[in-house]
Amino acid sequence: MTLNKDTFTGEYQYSLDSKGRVNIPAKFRQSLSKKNQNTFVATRGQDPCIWVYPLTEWKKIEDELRNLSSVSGVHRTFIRQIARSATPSTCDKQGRITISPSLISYAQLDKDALILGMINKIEIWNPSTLDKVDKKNISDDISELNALADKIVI
Amino acid sequence: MTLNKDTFTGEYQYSLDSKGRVNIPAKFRQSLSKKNQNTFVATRGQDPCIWVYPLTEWKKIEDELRNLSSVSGVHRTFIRQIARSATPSTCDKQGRITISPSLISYAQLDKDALILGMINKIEIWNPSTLDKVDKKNISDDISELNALADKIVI
DNA sequence: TAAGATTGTGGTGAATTGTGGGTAATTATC
DNA sequence: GATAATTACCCACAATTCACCACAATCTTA
Repeated sequence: MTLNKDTFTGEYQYSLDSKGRVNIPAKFRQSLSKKNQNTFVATRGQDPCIWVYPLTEWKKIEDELRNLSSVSGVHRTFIRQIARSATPSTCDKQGRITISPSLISYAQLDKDALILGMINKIEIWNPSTLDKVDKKNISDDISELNALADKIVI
Repeated sequence: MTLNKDTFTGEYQYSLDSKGRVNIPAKFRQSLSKKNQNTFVATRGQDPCIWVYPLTEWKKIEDELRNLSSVSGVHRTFIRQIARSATPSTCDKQGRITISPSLISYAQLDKDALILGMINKIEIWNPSTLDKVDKKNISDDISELNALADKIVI
C-alpha cells in the first residue's frame, strides 16, 4: 500500500558507505513522483541532521530564497546558511544518493544512518545523536507542544 | 543532477593560483545558461567577500542601480561601491575566471578560496574570514534568522 | 516451502574535474 | 616603433567523481 505521492513515513537504519552514499528506502523511491527525476536535494537541518527534499519541494524553498534581498545582512546570512550546504543528488541505479563531506560532518554521521520519513521531507540522523536530542527536546518543549494542540487535530 | 538554470548551491574549497585565477565549480558551469556566454561579473560584496554574478544576472543589477536616484548620498555610495569594482571575466577552457588584484585584496584572499553558491550569485571567501563573520552574524541575528526559517523553510 | 523478484552493499573502470605551467597574443612604456 | 610586461589561451597530468556491475540478504508469491 502506498500513501500520497511525495509523502514519506517510517524509519529505516541503513549504512553510510566509504564513499558517502546512503540508500533511500525503496518505499520512499516508490512514492517519489516522476517529475522529481529521481533527484533529491540534501541540506542542513535545523537540528543536527540532514534534511533531504524531493527536487520539486526544494524548488519552492529556492524560490523563496531568490526573493530575499541581498541588501539586508540578515537575509544574506540566512541564504548562506541554507544554500551553502544544499547539494542535489540523483539516485544511482541501486537507489542511493551521495552525501557531501560537509553535511556528513555536520550531522556527525558515522557508519550507521537512520532515515526518517517526515511527511514532505526525509531526515538522516546519526542514531545516537537522535536519541540524545529527542529526549532533551521532548522534556524541554512540553509547553510548546501543548500550544500546538490548538493548531492541529490528530 | 542540476537544479534550475543559473542557480547555485553548495560549497567548494579551491585554490587561488599565482595568476589570480580561481576555478568555477563544474556544477556551477553546468547550470549556467548559454546566454551568459561563459561570462561572470565579479564585484565587491557587501560582506568582505567577492560576489560573482552570471552576466545576465548582473545586467539586472545594473538596471536596478540605474533606477536608484543619485540625489541621495547613500545611494551614490552604494552604487559606487558596487560599480567601480565590477569586472567581467570569461571562463577559460579549464573553467577558471581571473580575479582582479583589488578584489583579491578586498576579500583578503590568500591561497585558499571558498566558493559558495548563493542561489542567484556566487561568493568567494577567505575561509577564515567567513568563519569569523558567519559566526558573528548568526549569534547577532539569531532571532531574526529563526523568524525567517519559520516563514520559509518547509 | 521453494522459486523468483526485489533490495541493500561493496567494488571497479571510465570519464570528468582541478591545478600547474608554457606559449602566443595583446597591451603598455619609453 | 621596439621592447617589456601583462594578459589570454592552450596543453598535460593527477586526483576525484560518477555510472555501472555483481553478489548476498530479504521479501513475495505461488
